Amino acid sequence: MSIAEAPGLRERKRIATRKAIQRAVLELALERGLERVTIEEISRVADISPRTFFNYFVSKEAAIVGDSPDFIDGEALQHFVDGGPNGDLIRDLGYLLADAAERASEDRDTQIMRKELHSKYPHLFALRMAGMRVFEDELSAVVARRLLREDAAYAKDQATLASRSRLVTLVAMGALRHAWTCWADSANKSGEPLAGRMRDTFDQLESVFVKSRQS
Amino acid sequence: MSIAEAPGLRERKRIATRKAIQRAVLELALERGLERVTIEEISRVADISPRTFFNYFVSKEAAIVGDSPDFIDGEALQHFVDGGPNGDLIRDLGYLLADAAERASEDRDTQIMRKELHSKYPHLFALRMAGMRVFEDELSAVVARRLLREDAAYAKDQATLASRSRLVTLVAMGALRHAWTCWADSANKSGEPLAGRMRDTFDQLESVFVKSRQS
DNA sequence: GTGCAACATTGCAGACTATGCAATAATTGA
DNA sequence: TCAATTATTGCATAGTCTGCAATGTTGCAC
Repeated sequence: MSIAEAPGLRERKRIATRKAIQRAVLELALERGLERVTIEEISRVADISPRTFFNYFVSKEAAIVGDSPDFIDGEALQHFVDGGPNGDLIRDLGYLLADAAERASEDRDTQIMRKELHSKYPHLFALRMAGMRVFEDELSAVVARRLLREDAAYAKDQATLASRSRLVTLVAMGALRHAWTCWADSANKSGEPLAGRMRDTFDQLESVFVKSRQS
Repeated sequence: MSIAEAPGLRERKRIATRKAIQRAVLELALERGLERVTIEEISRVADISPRTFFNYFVSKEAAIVGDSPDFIDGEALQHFVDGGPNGDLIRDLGYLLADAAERASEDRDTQIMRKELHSKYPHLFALRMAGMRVFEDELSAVVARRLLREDAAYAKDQATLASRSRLVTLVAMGALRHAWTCWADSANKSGEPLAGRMRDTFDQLESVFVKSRQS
């Protein structure tokens, strides 16, 4: 929306190259194991020079883990800021994330290959989380907007607002990890939707917190 | 306790070398920036051969981020499993972690240098989180023990128990991240204790979850 | 469509990382 | 003291990653 209507040749080529590299590295890594894949091979398969590889990714691993999600916008975001689908902060945040996950679709194959590699090499998974830092910051800002809506008193204390938003965000990221691992561990019936898992996880989250108090 | 009463010369040397390397890399990285430090220099300062460096750490970064915490045991653990200090699952878990943080003391300097580097190079911080995987698994097992105590019905459904434990653990790790960043961002009055921050964070956590429901 | 500015790709050189292997040295325990 | 075990080291080698300068492509104004 906010960006280019017509991407233009240059941009289209760039995206194509990026995808070609990602495909290449995923296929090779699945076929013969991550450590037995070299940049040279990847480049050969993706039909670029080794030097070009590094114009796109800083490492093999970076090419595998995939890009961090785009910034969330649109009406789901506004809905969240205005008091979310359920009126429960964390859960609403989870639903917002699930929503974003549904939207951000890649090739089904790419997604599945990635998933496979993630459960085979857990450190990749960790790397992926590591790469979400900027996304986390964006999310944190969104949470801050909602908190401010819920309680205008936060306006007087920016530090507390920031801290609180970040706490909520990081807890949500923890839940997100849970959803991911559940999804990755689940039998590979191709259909299994990630977004559904996410909603499940965030629903459970509520009961985890409430339960101990009741008993 | 369970391990060696008297470490023996070999073991003591090993630990000394390990610390020497960590000191060396921390000092050098602070002094001239992470990317301008080579293994060769580190080895020179730590007084070992470059080859030996790799017998201790797989990379510069690994030497910087420090070891992941030892397994938690002792009476605090038992107390947690039996219904924890407050009777609130997540909060109790936080207190358990804070407890462990208090115990696991390193040189004050080392700790401060690490902290400095962590805020200077956020990807190191992420790396540290990534290195906590096995610790997370241990923690998850501990949480499972407590859940089973609270509700014996879990015994019938190991899958749910495992999933639930993992969810709680990952959420707690999120909160832990929050505590860490607060601590790292705080002005460097040397005294500021990490454990205190952790307890703060986990106390807030409760209100985050409850608040939205009340309003 | 010509031409120029902006950007992308490539090859090459060079520094650094990382691992296997075999020789050497230190520690352990009997 | 001796043999077993474990640690350190140097060397060789494969691979990663970056800067730079040359060459190719695309975008855009005219």
